[in-house]
Amino acid sequence: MTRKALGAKFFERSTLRVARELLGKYLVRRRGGKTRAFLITEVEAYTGKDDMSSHAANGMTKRNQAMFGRSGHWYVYLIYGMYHCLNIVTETHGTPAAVLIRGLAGVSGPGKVCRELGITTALYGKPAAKSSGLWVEDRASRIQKLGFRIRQTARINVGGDEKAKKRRWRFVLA
DNA sequence: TATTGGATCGCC
DNA sequence: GCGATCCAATAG
Repeated sequence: MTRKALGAKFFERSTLRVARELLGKYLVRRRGGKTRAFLITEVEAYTGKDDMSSHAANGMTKRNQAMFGRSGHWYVYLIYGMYHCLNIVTETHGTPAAVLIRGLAGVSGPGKVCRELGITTALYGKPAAKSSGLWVEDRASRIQKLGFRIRQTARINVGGDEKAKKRRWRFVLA
């Protein structure tokens, strides 16, 4: 069975919708001749100037420019000097938005996701496609999908104003 | 040019 | 609770 990477059509939509629908999809990593697939279990949505918890809250900077770029590309950044965080860009080109991949089945936490899959800023701005070695597939069976239950909470450890902190833009597969 | 602090993790 | 450890962002 041929498996296809989800492309621009999937990611160039409302960030909240993409975030929710990423749960139950698979993050696939190919490196060193080996391919591994992980069920996505936890994500968070971030947008632009309307979202004070977002890196893009104050416009474009060197770090966040990928968030303004084409959807379906990776936004990776270094946090606390030692961990990387992986995001997939959403919305139309020019509209800053992304979904943070916070957890996978068996891998809990955004820093650990990147450590486990060997993700660094080398993937910054690269497409979610087989060509980059990191992409997303819809592998779940119909039966599995019927069993998915989604929990929605406030985002973890974010800054910004109270309004942004209160938004329940974290999605977790129960 | 200098200072600050973060979408984290693991150990105390 | 707190230190590790880097560098982008911001202030000056």
